[in-house]
Amino acid sequence: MTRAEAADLPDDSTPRTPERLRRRTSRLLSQLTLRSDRLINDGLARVDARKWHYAVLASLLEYGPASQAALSRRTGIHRPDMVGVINELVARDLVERTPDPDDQRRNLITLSPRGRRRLRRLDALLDDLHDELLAPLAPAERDQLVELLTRLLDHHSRTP
Amino acid sequence: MTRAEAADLPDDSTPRTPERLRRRTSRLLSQLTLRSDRLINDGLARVDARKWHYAVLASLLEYGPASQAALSRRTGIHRPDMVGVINELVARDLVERTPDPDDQRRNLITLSPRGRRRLRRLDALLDDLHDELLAPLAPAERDQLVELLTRLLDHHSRTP
DNA sequence: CGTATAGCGTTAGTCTCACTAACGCAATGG
DNA sequence: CCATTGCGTTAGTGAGACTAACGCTATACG
Repeated sequence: MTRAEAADLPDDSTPRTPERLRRRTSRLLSQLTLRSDRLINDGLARVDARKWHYAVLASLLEYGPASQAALSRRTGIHRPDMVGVINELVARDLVERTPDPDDQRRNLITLSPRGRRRLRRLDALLDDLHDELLAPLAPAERDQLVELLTRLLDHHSRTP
Repeated sequence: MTRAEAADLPDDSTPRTPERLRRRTSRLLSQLTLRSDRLINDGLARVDARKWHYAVLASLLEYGPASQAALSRRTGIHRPDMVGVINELVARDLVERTPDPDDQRRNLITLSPRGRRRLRRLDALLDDLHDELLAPLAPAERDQLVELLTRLLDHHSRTP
């Protein structure tokens, strides 16, 4: 009840987000993802990489050479966008693009030795960046978050 | 070891995402947010609303009439984009835009009775949509998710 | 066999978002 | 009184997800 004058002004210096908004999971997700994406993209940009590079390189290491369409399906990158991503990777000598002898419609994308080294580098960098992203959480909490998010994503991927 | 022929083909019919990718929190976040945003936006679009409408209406109900700049700060909507949002709300009679008598630079945005009803409607709709979004999670897990996300968002909002 | 269907890589273009720059104007503080 | 700051507004940028359509090739089917 004291300081009535100050109470007149809405607390605009610290413009609190309405509770309704703060609590909505969808908003938490999009706000946090905005910051997460920025963190990851900036970090990768500093070493002339993009997250799509990582996705493709990881996919190639784990499953071996593949067509652009298969990579597209595995990474979630759309087929039209994959063209540009592969171009960038080829330009950096991280990947080779050769016609598939067994199917002339396809290009076979192969991981180069340099690409393999690059992937290791990016993995280390991403570990650091995620440490920064998840800084406020204890290890067990990080696992829990991953588990919850995975369950949700799986659910909404099965039934689009 | 049986069915050696089938083993030759990479399992392309179910194009598994590489483990490295699946585990990365940043990827889980952006993939899930993509789906979450789609769910929410589509749901709101069906009643001719957008999530910014909700944010502004909620902010007005909770803190009373405010300038566009204040609303911008509270909701996270950028000032240039706020102009259009208010225009849409005015066009739908959910909000009134009047010059602030105390400060001629400002417009005072006021919630209309119709806007108040609209907010209740949107709140109910969002409850349903979030039920769909969080379907695979038990109530306690939903709370836990909200708690973890809030901690992360707070951390990355304090220190941009 | 031959023809329809489907998959491939690619080009082009759309739409939505978050964001920046800069303007004319009004208020405030040294 | 003038410099600075804040306001609403217009315009425009850049990235990301996505669609349409094309020419080509492989496969399935009648």
